[in-house]
Amino acid sequence: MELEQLRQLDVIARYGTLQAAADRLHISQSALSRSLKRLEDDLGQQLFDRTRNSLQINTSGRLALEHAQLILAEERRMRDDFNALAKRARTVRVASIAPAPTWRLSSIILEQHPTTIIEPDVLDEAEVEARLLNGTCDFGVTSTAPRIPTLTSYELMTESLYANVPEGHVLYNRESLTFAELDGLTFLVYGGIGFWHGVHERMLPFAQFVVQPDRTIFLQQVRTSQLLTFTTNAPENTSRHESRRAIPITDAEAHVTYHLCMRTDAQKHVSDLFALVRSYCAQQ
Amino acid sequence: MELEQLRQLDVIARYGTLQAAADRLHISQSALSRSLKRLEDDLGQQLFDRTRNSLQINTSGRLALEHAQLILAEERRMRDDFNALAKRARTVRVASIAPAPTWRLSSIILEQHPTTIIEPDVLDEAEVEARLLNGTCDFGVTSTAPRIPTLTSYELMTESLYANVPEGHVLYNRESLTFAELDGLTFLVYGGIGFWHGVHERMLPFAQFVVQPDRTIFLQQVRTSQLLTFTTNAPENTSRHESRRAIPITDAEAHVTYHLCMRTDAQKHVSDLFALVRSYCAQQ
DNA sequence: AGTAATTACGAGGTACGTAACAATC
DNA sequence: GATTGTTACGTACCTCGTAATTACT
Repeated sequence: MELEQLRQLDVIARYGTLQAAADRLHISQSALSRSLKRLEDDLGQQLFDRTRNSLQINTSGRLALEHAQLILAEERRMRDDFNALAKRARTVRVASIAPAPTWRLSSIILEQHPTTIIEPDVLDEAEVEARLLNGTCDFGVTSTAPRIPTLTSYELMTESLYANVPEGHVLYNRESLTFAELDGLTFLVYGGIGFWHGVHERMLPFAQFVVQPDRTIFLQQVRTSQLLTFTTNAPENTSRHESRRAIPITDAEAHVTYHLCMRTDAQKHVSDLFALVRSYCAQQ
Repeated sequence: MELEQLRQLDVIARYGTLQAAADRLHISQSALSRSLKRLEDDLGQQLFDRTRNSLQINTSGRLALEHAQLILAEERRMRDDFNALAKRARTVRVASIAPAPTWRLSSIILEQHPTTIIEPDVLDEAEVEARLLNGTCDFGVTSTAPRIPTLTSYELMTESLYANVPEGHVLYNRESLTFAELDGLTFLVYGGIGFWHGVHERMLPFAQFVVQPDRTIFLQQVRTSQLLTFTTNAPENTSRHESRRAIPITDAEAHVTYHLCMRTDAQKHVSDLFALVRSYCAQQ
């Protein structure tokens, strides 16, 4: 007895005739007839009553069908589990304190493994560490190397904040700026910038922030509005625009070094990616 | 994915090496190696971690194994059910008011269908009818044709009672006897004779009966003891013996006509046997 | 050396499709 | 006459076993 025969039994029972079932199964009617006969021989019972040109499921057939459906349902569950497992194996969950490192990770990983699914989450530093420890993410990105022995880390990249000044603005021609000079002004900011929100609030206590949570809309507004905004030196950051100048901010708080973190006991495909990204960074 | 692969997975997991599992499965190691690889390809996951010459089941493998065992357990239940069904199809349950008709049925049926299992039960007439009606037996044997439309019947055979008189007994040379002449004497009787017990008690109210429930022991005693006993003209009745004479009893109560009964809606294999026995009787 | 898994190659068996047949609607 | 299931026949594919290869103990 094989699963294929049980799948066929199920289809025959549902379609009523061998012809219809064979069409559905993409095999010839005769092949299906023989396959059914083999199943019946194997079970030692006719599963269908035959009149010269028709089949009618009988008591034995219904019994077989019941069992077959239990078995096929379990097979389905097995396949579902494995599909989930396969998807899980292709998915890298990243918890980061800012979006730029997740963009960097994506570009590096997808270059080598284009089918990988990257699931980024921007959270605060404590939550990033918590997710790493409880296994709900594969990679974490923090601003300082964690001192916990169960976590490994290295420096992933640095990011520097720039004021993104529209043409015609009074600050447009400056070569550099400080937070002190920017405080009290009004800024358009993207909502998903993670720890940078804290930097803004700490360093620009009197500034006004117009927060746009949608990245796409934010980028459109950068092009069209005259509000001051921020950008960074991350190459994946698309908030620069020809109508604006990105002016570096000189304060130490405008610079951050990101650390890529992983559990020491991570699964192989995760630690492989961890090493891949490290070797890529070392080249730069 | 096929059941054979799951059976193999189970054996590989239990035996630890392909070689041992292959020996157990009576296939070559290479065939098993390829079959396992096909399963892994189908599921999209390695089920075993490989070091060049060893297998070690991994997380995916254990997941697969869990499902496989559920499926194989259900397959086992299915086979058990069908084995029971097959046995049931080969079994004819007969409820009879006396043993002789069941012997006759056995000899007729087994001649044509030697693999048939005949399960006789000797009961009183009411119970025989009840079993027929509630489906707990396939054939019934009664002394009168039932008048119920859901039951069909025909005359199966007649049986006549004989006194089985030991050599030297005062009745040994008689050509015939009546119950009245036998009353008050002591008889050795087999316990499983059904309605004949009632005949004895009704027709021989003052006789003594030594009842032997075991047929084999009874037959031995017939040969060795000097007690009067009974026998009948049924050819399958082996209680005749050269040291005794079977003397006919002339009373009407010493003769019975058995009727073979079956449900009108009996299954095909039952009604086929019913017809077979009838045609056999008609020849005689 | 011995054991174990993978890979190459040739062979055999099995199940397939086509087609002819039989029977029913 | 159209549809349905069974049977016969030739073929193609698929899986098997043997044997060579590689690696680990």
